Amino acid sequence: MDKQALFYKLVSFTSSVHRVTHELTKNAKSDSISQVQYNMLEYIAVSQPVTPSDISDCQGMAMPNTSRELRKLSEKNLIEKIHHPEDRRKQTIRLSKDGEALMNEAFSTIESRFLDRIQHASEADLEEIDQAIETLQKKLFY
Amino acid sequence: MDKQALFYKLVSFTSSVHRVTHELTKNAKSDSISQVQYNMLEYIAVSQPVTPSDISDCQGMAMPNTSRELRKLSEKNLIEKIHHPEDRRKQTIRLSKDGEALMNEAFSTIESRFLDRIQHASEADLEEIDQAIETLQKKLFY
DNA sequence: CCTCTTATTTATCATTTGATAACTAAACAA
DNA sequence: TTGTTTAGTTATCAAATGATAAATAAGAGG
Repeated sequence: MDKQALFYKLVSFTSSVHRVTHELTKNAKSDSISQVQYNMLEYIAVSQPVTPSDISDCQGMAMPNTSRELRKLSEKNLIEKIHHPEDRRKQTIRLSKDGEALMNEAFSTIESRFLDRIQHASEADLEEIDQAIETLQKKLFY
Repeated sequence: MDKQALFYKLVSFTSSVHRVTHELTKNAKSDSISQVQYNMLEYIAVSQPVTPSDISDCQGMAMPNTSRELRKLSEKNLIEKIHHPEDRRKQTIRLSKDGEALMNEAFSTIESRFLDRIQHASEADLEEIDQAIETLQKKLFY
């Protein structure tokens, strides 16, 4: 297998993934939050409970900026900060009811666009897509 | 096939793709250009020749902002603007020599990180990855 | 020619994002 | 106790990004 050819295929593929993700998600998020705030909420939604440090690491943001954006999200009542009982320096971040609602709304918009996109796919196509995702997730995007 | 389950798989998958892409590309770009400028150059590199409108559409930026960033790239001698001979409103954007060099450098950094990532993959794994990319590109991320 | 549309630019502004230094408070270790 | 490390905050600043209005300039269709 020509690894360099595979690399170019990957570049083109990731660019497609980014483009399609953008099409599926554009305007799906509420106007009341910024893109970075949405990314944080998505990460929290999928991985909660998390700490500010987790968010900082995974989203590649500096702690002071993470802290500032968490404060804004908290002021908008989208997340809750809970002090860790054993180590009171640490915090646990969770979506609030409002935060859950906001993310559910966004996800359902994105999901319906996704369903549009695969509406012409046959059952066999869907199986193939499912398998391909599984393979790449395991062997390349781990 | 449960389409909702497939959707959740997709969400998790795209998030992995974004994370890994970020790992592969972080600090690969020259410090002399911004992230948006890098994205534009990458798109130009892969799709050239393109017009400012193409860039605007594909990168989801408003035309005035595209125009501004193209001017900056042009001032840095990374791209060339050529007026279309038939319709002189239109322009053709290409990477300049310097632009090619800058992108080749970035790509080679990214490629070597990619090779690291797949160094333990067997020949069969690579074939599988290749096939999976092909499938998804054709059936989902078109 | 005149009007309309298309492609791009210029100018301006608000907001977001990223970076850094200095700080608080709690745990931890000697 | 004292000094050190860890987790997070506050304040501040510069730069990047995004949005909008208004202009230019060339093609297209009557």
